[in-house]
Amino acid sequence: MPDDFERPILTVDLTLFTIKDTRLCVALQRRDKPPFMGEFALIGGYVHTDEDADAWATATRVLRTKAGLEGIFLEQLMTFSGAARDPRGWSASIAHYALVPEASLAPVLRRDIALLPVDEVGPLPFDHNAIIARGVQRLRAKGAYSSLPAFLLPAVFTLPQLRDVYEKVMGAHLNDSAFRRKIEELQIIEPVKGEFSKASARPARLYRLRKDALQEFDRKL
Amino acid sequence: MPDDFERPILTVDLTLFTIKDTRLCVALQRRDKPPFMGEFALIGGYVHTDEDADAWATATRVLRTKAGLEGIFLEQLMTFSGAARDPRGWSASIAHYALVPEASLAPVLRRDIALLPVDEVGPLPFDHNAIIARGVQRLRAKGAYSSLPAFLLPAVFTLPQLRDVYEKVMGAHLNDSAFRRKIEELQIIEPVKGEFSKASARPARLYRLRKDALQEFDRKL
DNA sequence: CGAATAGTGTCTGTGAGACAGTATTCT
DNA sequence: AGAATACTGTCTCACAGACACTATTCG
Repeated sequence: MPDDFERPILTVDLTLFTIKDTRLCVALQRRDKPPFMGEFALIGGYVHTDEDADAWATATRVLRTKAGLEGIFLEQLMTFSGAARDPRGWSASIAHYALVPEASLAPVLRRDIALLPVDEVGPLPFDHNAIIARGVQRLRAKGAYSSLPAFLLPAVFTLPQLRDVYEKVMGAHLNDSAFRRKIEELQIIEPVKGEFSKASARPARLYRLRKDALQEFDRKL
Repeated sequence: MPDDFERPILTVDLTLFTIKDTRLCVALQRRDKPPFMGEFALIGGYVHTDEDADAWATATRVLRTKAGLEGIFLEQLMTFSGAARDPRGWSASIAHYALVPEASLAPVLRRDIALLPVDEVGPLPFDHNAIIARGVQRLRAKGAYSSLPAFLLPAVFTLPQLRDVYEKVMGAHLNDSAFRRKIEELQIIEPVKGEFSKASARPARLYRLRKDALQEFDRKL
């Protein structure tokens, strides 16, 4: 199809969330190419039409090659587009968000990646501040009625840890006994043999998610 | 930036919903260009990088020029992409969904547009069936905790009409008195002077939305 | 033993479903 | 008057928050 207008640039940007020092953080990477070379921005890259089957493939490839991460939670957020958002011309960025436990991130933190609390991110290139804001909004909203926040924890965790991460994500205090009741009824998690002695006065039972995939609930937590 | 791969095709596709004969329907338009010329598909078009400020501008332009509609509810759904979804090559479609009252649609139904109940849509070109499925899913989910379904009604409507449209969208029966209580408490609507005699045994009060924009609630309806 | 954190039991208020009952119009 | 639809009032049950209480470990 010969078009009478130039085809746009198509990229994928990733909002990679983790909990660090009890705060919700986003990963930023120093850009190694113009424009904005050397500045911190979201991890992202071009869609390679010759090798990526679709935008999901682009996202996982970028996550693997630029952050050394694989098999973590990843979902499409929304697409940011326009003539003005990128000095190279009309562009669209299919933004995704990813969740990773801090422990999985430690080994790859050499690659010019910094973790910043989401409420302390300064001005970024492109419309990356808007993308992060949307990512946080989605995370908060979806966290209230799904197992989303659990993907910020390691595979095995305690109930207090799970409650903590829900509180971090939702930015609200959760009633302890009510939280336990609901988690119990919703059958999101199952116990693991063994106890958890370190890190608290009384050892806590260990659990894991019953399903690998995201689960959504009817009611709110 | 000279890339070593071809830039993708970028389009916008619209899932235009309305209620017709008490059923949730989607608008399909006969394609006037290849590929799939002459077949019914979602209303859509290329992003014109020389005239559209962003994808939202593309969506409103397509809605105006191909369906003759302006000022109706429109929101981005998600982006469908890949090498295989379009015979012209690697493409991305920024899918949107729009809601329109049937009355507003009547004058523009000459333009090769058909309305099909969402559960009776046959196989469509590209991945348009998947796009519609996603649109319906979003509409149902968001309808449960927002004023979304009201955008399928004319500006002035009765409470029974509002309840009906919520039931259509959510595909579930709603308790009448509970619905009225919640709508009342949420202050979504305000009464309009005048009565509604036609169309029911006892005239019903008329209401309009208190805000033009979409409102989200904490609880479900 | 006391501090600290994990986990349980119980009371109470609120909101939603069910449904009966009242109001208004038409034939 | 009776049918049909709009609207209102009330009962009850379930669930979420509050909070007191018990349990287990450590120093």
